[in-house]
Amino acid sequence: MTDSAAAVPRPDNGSISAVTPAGKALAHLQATYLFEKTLTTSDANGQGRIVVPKFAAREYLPSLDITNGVTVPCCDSLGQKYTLRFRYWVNNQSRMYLLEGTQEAQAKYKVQAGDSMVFGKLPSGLLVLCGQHSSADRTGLPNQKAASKVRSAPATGKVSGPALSNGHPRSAKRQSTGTGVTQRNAQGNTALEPLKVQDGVFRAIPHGLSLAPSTVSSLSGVWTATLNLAGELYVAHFDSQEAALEAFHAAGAD
DNA sequence: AGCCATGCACCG
DNA sequence: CGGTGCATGGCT
Repeated sequence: MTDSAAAVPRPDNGSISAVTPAGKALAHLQATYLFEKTLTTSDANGQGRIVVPKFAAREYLPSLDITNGVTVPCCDSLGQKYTLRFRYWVNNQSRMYLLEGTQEAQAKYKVQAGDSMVFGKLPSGLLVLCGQHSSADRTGLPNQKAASKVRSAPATGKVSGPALSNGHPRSAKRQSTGTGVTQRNAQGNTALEPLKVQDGVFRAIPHGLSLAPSTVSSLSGVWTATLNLAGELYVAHFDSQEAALEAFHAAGAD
């Protein structure tokens, strides 16, 4: 077993697996796990260009018609916003997808070749990313080949059967073609379609970070109130700051 | 055959 | 000289 295998034919659940730090961070934000890309040397060479595996690109990112690409609003697990650019290159008879403008995030999480970037989707539909430091594999040195040695993350491939339309039943093996992607998806809700979840209902976050403070913040027009009540985390989304604050205070936070 | 990492040419 | 986009080669 090389490793996990995104091809595990066993549908468990469609939600986030909060087994990794990144997973927990995403869970805290009530984000849906999208996919994870293990950074290659090319991805981490400082240019901020990350090659996005075709499957992930077509499945989770906006459809692209023009090579110029589109800008994709994004934030990291700590709330910082980024404006990424999703585009493609014509390659052979196909396309090669890239996500540009990730250098800042890479630097922030201090990820390098061999580490990975986990992508998720907030309830609002906003793309969220989180750096995932690979465990101390490269004892020796982060040489180029370091990345080649690293396998994809053990993100417990839980695939909820139906979502894999375009089917990409390959497991992540080698780094070359196998790519370091791990993908899984909640049943129907694919891509970045703006889900309307600003219902103002506080939901408990099972694996919420205990260190998360009670806050009210906004991301792309969606206001989020996070409550840390005696260690239990609750999150609710609103359309306006007013609504968020009102509920926030009504819930006893300050 | 398809996919992707990366080298590299070209353009600013 | 650095960045962008392309073309090639390695691998599955």
